[in-house]
Amino acid sequence: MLNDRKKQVLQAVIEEYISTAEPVSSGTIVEKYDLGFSSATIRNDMAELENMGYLEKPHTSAGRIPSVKGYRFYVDELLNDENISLEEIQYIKTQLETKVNEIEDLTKITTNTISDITHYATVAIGPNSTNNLIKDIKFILLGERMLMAVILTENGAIKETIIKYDEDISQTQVEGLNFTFNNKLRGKPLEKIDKPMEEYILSTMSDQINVIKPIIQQMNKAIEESDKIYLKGANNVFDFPEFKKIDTAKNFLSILDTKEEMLEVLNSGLAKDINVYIGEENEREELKDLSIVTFKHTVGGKDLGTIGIIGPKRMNYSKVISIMKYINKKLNGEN
Amino acid sequence: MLNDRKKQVLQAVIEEYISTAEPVSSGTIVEKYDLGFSSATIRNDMAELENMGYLEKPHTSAGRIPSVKGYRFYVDELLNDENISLEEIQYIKTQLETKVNEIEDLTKITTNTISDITHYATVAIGPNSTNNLIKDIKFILLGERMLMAVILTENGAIKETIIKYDEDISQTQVEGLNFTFNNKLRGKPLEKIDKPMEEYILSTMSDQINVIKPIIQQMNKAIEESDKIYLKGANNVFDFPEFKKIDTAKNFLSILDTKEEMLEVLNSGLAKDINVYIGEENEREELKDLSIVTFKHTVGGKDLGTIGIIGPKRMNYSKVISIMKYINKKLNGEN
DNA sequence: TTTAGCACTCTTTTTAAGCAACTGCTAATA
DNA sequence: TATTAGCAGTTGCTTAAAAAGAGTGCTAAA
Repeated sequence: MLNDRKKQVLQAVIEEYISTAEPVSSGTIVEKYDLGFSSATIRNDMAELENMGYLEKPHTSAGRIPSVKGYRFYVDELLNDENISLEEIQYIKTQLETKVNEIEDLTKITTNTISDITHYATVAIGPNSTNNLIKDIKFILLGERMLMAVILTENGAIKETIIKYDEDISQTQVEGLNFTFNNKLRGKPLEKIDKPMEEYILSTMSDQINVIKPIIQQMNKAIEESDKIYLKGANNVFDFPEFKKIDTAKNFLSILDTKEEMLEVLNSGLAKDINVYIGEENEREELKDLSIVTFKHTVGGKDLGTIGIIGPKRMNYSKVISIMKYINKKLNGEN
Repeated sequence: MLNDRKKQVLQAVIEEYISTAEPVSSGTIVEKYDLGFSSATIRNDMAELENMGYLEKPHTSAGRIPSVKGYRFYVDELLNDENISLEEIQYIKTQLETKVNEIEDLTKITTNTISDITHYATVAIGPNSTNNLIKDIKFILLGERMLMAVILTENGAIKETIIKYDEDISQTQVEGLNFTFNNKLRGKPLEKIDKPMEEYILSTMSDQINVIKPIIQQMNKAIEESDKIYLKGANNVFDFPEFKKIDTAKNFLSILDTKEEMLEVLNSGLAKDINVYIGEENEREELKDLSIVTFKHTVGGKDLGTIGIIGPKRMNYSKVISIMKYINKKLNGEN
């Protein structure tokens, strides 16, 4: 379909545009990319690439910018996924070697690392609750009138919450709670305790309604917080010229603020480890001018959730994907 | 010093400027504020107020804007601190009645409420560690190789952290830890465990170095997180015309991102409950164009930390201070 | 097939002119 | 003496017009 030179021209235009954010002219290509042809030839190729839908022209006297189709071809066919410097490799290594006791810290570190290197806004969410089974629930008396509930999951996540009472709780009661809750919930997905389940638990310990009601309430609150999103590097938008108009920046930041939106986007990923959504490929209207790369990260087969990078369509796909691939390798102990 | 009419004019100019962000002309004062004098008279007063340093002129053909001295006089002498609507009172009441089990939730709710009503960026930090004494430390086995440490403070704060081991921990060891750590740290301020204290603890349980070292490390990490700042409403900057230039907005958001800066500002408050820093009254260069109102909040004499509101110099001091005063009353059970 | 060259198009920058917003002052008024 | 009407003078803002700049597309030649 595209001959070699056209591919080269397309690649050059895209990479130049990614780095400058300015429409690319035939002259620029000749100057900066050593293709060995004159600007007139490049011009002809660019005109054809435009006809074929890979490039666009903001107006007659401007250069070309890539279309979504252009970016897509670039990502699928032209992309070099080893675009990562020695310093960056070293930095990632150091970061990932930090010792973590809580699995969520690992997600935060990974997210921070990606954002630090790419400068794009990076969001993380925990694993889908159906992939995250309850392994153990522990109730602990912190005082006579204060209880702590700790939920451990198979994936290694730990949720804890505090419940306060107006009357004393006995150690015997606590043991009853430990038994009942584990009995009912162990092995189940980490999801909110629904009404039927609540009734079921209450029926077992019907003399303890006053103790159990607040527990369920607080546990649900803690579980709900599990799908809190973690966000890093949002303010870096200001580094990108496409966000130099205050409304664009505002809009971008407000998208990141809407948890539901982000959850949906991150969870909608296909089975692949890495998914790329370019501009209008995103279903949501608000994301039409942005690109998103998502990355499901796992350690030893355990789902740790999804990390997403959000930036301008002119995102440095090559670097972003290289880094994700490298981190994935590192997380799974390869060298 | 200032006669009544000049005070009225000053107040009118400041309040008009606070609500419009536009330089205020003598004509506007006559139109909107019923002072009973002609624009020429107002003009004369404004000229004198300018000579005295209370007002400034961006240029000849513009109206006047308040100077720092003007705002200061307004805050100290002219301010009405009951500028709060019935709806707002109702909203605050509802919010503050939410049942909280963890004291930090109360701080978050308070911070959110203030930000929701004022639309200014609002930050919160926990109490100064010297005001926050350790009441109890509990170690809990979560599995054979996982320990949870919970620190309770007199103020009602709860910090918990996880420690993982490569070998089994026995219940006997846990009891030893409970005894030793409480023995050494109970009643002490919630501060990082320093080297001498670490040595001291280790000397008591010299056979358990491998168990204790990671505990201290993790506890210090948890304690360090205590002075994490909580931030709400930062993106509301975009609502204020003074931040319509992208650089101003960027600068503002990056100030909020620097934890150290915020800590210093919030902790530097005087003994008063409410402190107001207007523009150049702030020591830090980056804050010269902003105003900050800090609010030390306590419940029943217990220090819960400091909340700060950050916005343009043209902040609605009246509303901000009214709200803080009202919340303070509510938190302490007055009606 | 490739290229030099140039007319043409469209945007951006610059310049100038006219307009609008206020003030400060003068002289009149209560 | 305090207040006010009226108007000249300043300054920034808006609009219009002109000039400059950046690239393309096409033609004709190599």
